[in-house]
Amino acid sequence: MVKIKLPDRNVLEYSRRVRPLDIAADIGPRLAKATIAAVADGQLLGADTLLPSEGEIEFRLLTKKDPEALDVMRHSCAHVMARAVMRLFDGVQLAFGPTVDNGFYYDFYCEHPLSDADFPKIEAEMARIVKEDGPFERIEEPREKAIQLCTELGQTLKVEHIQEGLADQETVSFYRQGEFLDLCRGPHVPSAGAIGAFKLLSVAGAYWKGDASKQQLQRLYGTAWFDKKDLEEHLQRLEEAKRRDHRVLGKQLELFLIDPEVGSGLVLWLPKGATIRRELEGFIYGELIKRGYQPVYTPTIGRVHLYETSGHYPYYADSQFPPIEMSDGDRYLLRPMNCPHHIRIYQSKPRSYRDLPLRIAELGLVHRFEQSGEISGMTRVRGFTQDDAHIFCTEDQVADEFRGCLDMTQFVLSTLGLNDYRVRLSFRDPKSDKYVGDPANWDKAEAALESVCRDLGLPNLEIEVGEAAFYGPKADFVASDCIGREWQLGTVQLDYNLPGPERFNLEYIGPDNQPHRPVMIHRAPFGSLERFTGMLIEHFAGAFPLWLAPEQARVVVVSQKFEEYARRVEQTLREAGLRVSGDYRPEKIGAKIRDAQLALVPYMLVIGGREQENGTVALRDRIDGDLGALAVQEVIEKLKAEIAERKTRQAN
RNA sequence: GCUGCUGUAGCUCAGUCGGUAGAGCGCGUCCUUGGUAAGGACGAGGUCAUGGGUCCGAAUCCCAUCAGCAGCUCCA
Repeated sequence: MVKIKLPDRNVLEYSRRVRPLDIAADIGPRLAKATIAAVADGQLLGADTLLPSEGEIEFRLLTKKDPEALDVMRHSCAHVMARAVMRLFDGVQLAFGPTVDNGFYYDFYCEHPLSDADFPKIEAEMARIVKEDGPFERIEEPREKAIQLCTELGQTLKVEHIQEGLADQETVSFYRQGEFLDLCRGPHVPSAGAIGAFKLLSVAGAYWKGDASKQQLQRLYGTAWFDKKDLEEHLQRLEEAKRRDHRVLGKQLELFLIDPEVGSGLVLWLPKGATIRRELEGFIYGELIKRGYQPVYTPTIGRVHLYETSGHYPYYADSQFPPIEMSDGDRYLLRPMNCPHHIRIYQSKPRSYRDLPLRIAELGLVHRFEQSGEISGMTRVRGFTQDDAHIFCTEDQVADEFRGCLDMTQFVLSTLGLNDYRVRLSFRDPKSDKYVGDPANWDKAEAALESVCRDLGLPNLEIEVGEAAFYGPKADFVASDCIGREWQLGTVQLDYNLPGPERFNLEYIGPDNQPHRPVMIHRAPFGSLERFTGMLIEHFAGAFPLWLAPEQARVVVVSQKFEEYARRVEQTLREAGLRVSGDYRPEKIGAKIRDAQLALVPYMLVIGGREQENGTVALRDRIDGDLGALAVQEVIEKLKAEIAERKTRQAN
């Protein structure tokens, strides 16, 4: 006798082994038809999986309305896609076909190089399979039989996987759908007809089991939804992301440039982008100073010996620009990080516990030779400016310093309208021996970091054991932009390595008049100005809030007759510290407004006969439109107030 | 770095079977002087990414290099 406990607290009892589908049918025929899969004691099952005949089971049926069902359906859709590809092309070797956020992919080897030109054909074949509505049948086989089966099917990757990846399994499961048989854990939808609207999105390379030394495969990405409407909304979201792409907007709005003649992954900030950056820098420095950081400036190169001491050279030799060899044999490295320079500042004189915490900050330009395939726009580059600072403090000060870093990050992100972010705490794996420093210090530090995060009531706090750097625990900031995409921004890292005797051997004199070792905190809460600006471009879709806008206001004249007065107005605003330009072309007013609108200028100052006569301007808001006539001084005050407040209005 | 795709005017892109280069926007000049998202006319702009090759002839076909895009792998 098995007791099936349903979510509505009803309990069904069976004396035989039943399938979720049988249970659904006992509840009602409509439910049976709608059932996609089930969850039994937290485990996702196919609708035709036999349940045990004994015990109690917390049981839940999944229909289209349940998010887990969508995942099951996408997995089935991946199978249908693979089946379609096998029907269309010869010699297909199946690898893996899992689901991912919003979709799925399938990796396979196929001699025919797939391109998006093949998509309509594959989609048509998939549609045919869905229409045929063939059932997904689960088959369990002992390992030996399964290996034989896959060998017969010529699926050598699957054979390898059973032999290596599934070596500990007694039996393995297959799913059959017509002529298509695939090694798969499942579950799947009952039949292909349950698959809703789908679309293939892209094709890319992938390696067998993610290992670059192994076989290169082709990966087909697709998305699937129960409703056509959901699919369309998803495709629209992808379009929206494309429209906001900082690489496109950066070119369109003349914010930055990447020139092959200068080098791949090296950003040239154009005047408008540089203006945004200067505002951000001013804002960040202002906060740092308020919070007791001291600015320093240090060079972008240093002697290789310095990086040998830090241990980063030659460990990261592959991802650094090679050293510069001098005629006297000295060698210099383009710095890949700022910490060694800051450490030398710490070491420039004896330090007392009274000096701690010492916080030194620099927007430090560093260079790393990222792999060519890794480079993208402003977000993955070879030269970037970290909003870096190093805090040298005592063990006891770690928690407060960490709290300060979180607090500053929170403040700056919220100023930019990024209120949705999470912190990922990475701790060591106590079983591993790859970590440096005293385990007792680690325990203390990890507990301190966690309690700070709990105190601050951070939502979505995650703790990842085994993800810490070898030299200390760290916290990473992941912010969501206004369309819900996540950006890994910066990091706060405790460091027991660089201050240690093997490295720089840092000291301070304690109250006991004895030398002690400080703890070092590396923190770059926004990562880099390049990456952060790239993210902001996408977050605001190029329409920056007034305080950041490269062009804050544009004077537009109704006719050239009013140019003289308008130029005086423009100059008055400029002298008041506003970034203003004037459009005096012999164009119609509608055209000038349209151009300013498309250039995402926050305010337009429309000037015609009436304004000239009254000494006013007609203010036009990019978002709200015509605000009517105002005295020039009123406009200046209004804009300056909005700037001082660092107000963010609707992102787009 | 690997796999696939792409590279044509400042920008977005078209260019058939290999026969010697096109559009829209932008830009310039002139006309128009206007009231809140496109006034009109004319004009200038290209070593078809770079370097080789095949061919009577290459933007077009082949190879290499560089760069970009989608992924994969890596990331102090």
